[in-house]
Amino acid sequence: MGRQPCCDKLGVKKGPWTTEEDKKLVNFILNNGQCCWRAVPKLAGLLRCGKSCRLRWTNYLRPDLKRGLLTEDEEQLVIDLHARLGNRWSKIAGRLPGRTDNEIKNHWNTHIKKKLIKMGINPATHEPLNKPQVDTIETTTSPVTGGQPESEDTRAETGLVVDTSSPEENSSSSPPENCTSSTESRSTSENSHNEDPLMSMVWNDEALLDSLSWDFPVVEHTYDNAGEASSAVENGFGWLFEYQDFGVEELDFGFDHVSIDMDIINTFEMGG
DNA sequence: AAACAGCCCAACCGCTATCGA
DNA sequence: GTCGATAGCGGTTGGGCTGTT
Repeated sequence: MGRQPCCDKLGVKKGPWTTEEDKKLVNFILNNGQCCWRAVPKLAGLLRCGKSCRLRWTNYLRPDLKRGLLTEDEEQLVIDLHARLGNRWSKIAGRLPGRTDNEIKNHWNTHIKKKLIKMGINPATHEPLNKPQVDTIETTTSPVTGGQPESEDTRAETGLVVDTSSPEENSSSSPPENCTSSTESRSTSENSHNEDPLMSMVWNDEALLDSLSWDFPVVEHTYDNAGEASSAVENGFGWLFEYQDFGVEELDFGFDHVSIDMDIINTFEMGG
């Protein structure tokens, strides 16, 4: 039997989005909020399926998105989180404000994976590539293979050892000081996360800790609604300026309007 | 300058989780 | 408890871009 694909209807457009479509979608969501995605295309006057609209919004049009390459800090954070969470990109993305799961996934597959391989690390297991495969049981339960995330205990047992002193790597990508092995960053993260704002945010994240059932003290988010809002506005203006391509002035929101709509956006971000 | 190869990323596909009737 | 609808997630793909020969 199976469910009907959502995009197989006649007249439903696929492929790259046009600026006109973007404009319609942004307009609609800023004015009406994210309601049921299935209804969005119809209400917004788009010949797209709701799924496509949601993807376009979350991956490209959201005002709080950061654009551009991941910073080295962010990259290191992704590596660290991947070691813990596996290919759960949405969870990882949740720890990097302004980044999408798709973006991180792409970055992982195109940059980080190669980087790790070059460093002699298996990107799937975060273990040295030359390590004999005696731990089959562990690998079969690794996050990458669809199993549960490795527990901290398991991680500690596997004891990742990564040679980051490779001159090749150092010359090619100039890793920052904190670009140490996953093991190192993990083993020291409890001490060092106070220094790294990104790591600090991650380590302080209640949800992450809950999901992993780690035995760490639970601290509240280091960024609150106001932080979110300011970040959204910060990035929001840049984002708005990007819309000059199709004439931001044509949109139904001006900056005054945006200041109101940012509340809506923040509500979205808070899951409202 | 043209051809080719590799890279990058937006978008799609299919599956699972969740929720309500 | 079951079933269908919907949202969300992760894997994959295709086309444009960039670098190399």
